[in-house]
Amino acid sequence: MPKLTYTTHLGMFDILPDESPKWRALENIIHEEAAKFNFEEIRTPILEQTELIKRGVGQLTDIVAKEIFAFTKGDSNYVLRPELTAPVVRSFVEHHLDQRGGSQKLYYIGPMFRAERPQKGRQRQFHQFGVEIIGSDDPVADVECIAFMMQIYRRIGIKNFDLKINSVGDPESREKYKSVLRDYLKPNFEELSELSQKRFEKNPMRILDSKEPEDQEFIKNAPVIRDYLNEDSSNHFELVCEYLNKLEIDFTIDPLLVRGMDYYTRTAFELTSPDLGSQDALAGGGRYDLLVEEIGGQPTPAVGFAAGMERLFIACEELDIALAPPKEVDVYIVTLGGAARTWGLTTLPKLREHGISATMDYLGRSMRAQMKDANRENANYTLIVGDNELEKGEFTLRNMKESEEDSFTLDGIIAKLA
RNA sequence: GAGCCUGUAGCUCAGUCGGUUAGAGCGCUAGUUUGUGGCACUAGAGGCCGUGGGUUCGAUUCCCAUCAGGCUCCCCA
Repeated sequence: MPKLTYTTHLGMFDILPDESPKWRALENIIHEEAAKFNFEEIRTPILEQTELIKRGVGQLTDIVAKEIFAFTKGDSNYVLRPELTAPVVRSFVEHHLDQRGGSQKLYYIGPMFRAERPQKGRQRQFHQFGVEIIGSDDPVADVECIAFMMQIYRRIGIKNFDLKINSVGDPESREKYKSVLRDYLKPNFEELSELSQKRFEKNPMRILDSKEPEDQEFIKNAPVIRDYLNEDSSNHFELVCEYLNKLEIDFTIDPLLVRGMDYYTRTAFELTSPDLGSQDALAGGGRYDLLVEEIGGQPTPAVGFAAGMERLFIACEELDIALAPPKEVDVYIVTLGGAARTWGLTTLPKLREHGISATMDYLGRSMRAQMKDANRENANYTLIVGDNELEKGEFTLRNMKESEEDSFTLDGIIAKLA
């Protein structure tokens, strides 16, 4: 390969013209479905204060410990956002969105950045869409959030997935459970994996998430958090499950589901797909009732999820789902000679004015080459203009799909195609 | 941070058991039709065979290093 001087950074990708239609198609679906759910879009800066992410996501998480892109400029510490829950909550607090009344039903689409080793389904710049419902502790909010997530995949036609849910409890339940879990693991502490040993004190629940073979035996028989939930959290979880059943959303309760961010409380859920390979999470989320206060707002319950767009595309490819139709243009004006070329250039806006997409050759090519180009551009019609047509005021309109052509005045063509 | 794998035309890949001008398919340009696309045929453009060093009379081919990329672990979307 001839050496390129400038390339994208590792794990970062251009979305090229052949790819961009499917991105737009997905974005359109998200916007449309969000509108049906009455979610409102929020857009926040790519850069946030480093401290926000550290506080919001958690100092001990892998994301903060080793995956953030951060730099200092002047007196400010900047970080490329690794996720959007903390920034959205920051915005909610900063702009007093609670004053709009009710609960805020927000959604977002955009790029995130994590400094990980890239692999299939994992890039350094990647894209998520997601929802944050801030201001409600009702299980209805949890379930609407999940329902929205599922609706996106249902509409696209991805059906082959597994929705897992769990409750990670409220602080009171969790402290109780953590000590039970430590007591359970303690006799075998030395046999746990190195990583699990590190997590034992500060975050023993993450041990449940371990994939280390030596941990599995202990995880299998570990006490289950559901048995230690207090009444409120237990009722909350029961209701979430009940509502999901009522909505006929299939799920499995996974007592080992523990999510990576520190801010989760009560409901946690994850959508995985067997079509993705190693990085199999399509989307994940949960409730974070303490985060708003942590970031400096009034105590405010909230729930949300984030979904990976690249991973959704991988699943689409595996399932042969085309999100966007092939490109096409209504009219390609083929010109012969200088007068015709000028006519073509001035006719383009007249067609476009009537909502007809139109283009022509920019390279002064032969008619044959223009026809080939029209074919490549997937033109529905070619409008062929030479001296004959200019004289008569009637132009040849060729239907490229049917391979038939006829003569029309320009008004006739516009009437036919508009 | 660790493991495995790969670097030959725009893309996907052959190939040289080390030896004069490095190949295919697709794509691109043009022609066969100086007013007509998709099919076909013909021609053309496009590669210091990732980079540096070593072995050798000779390296794209062997060895070492380096850079880049991919997959996997970890973790997450």
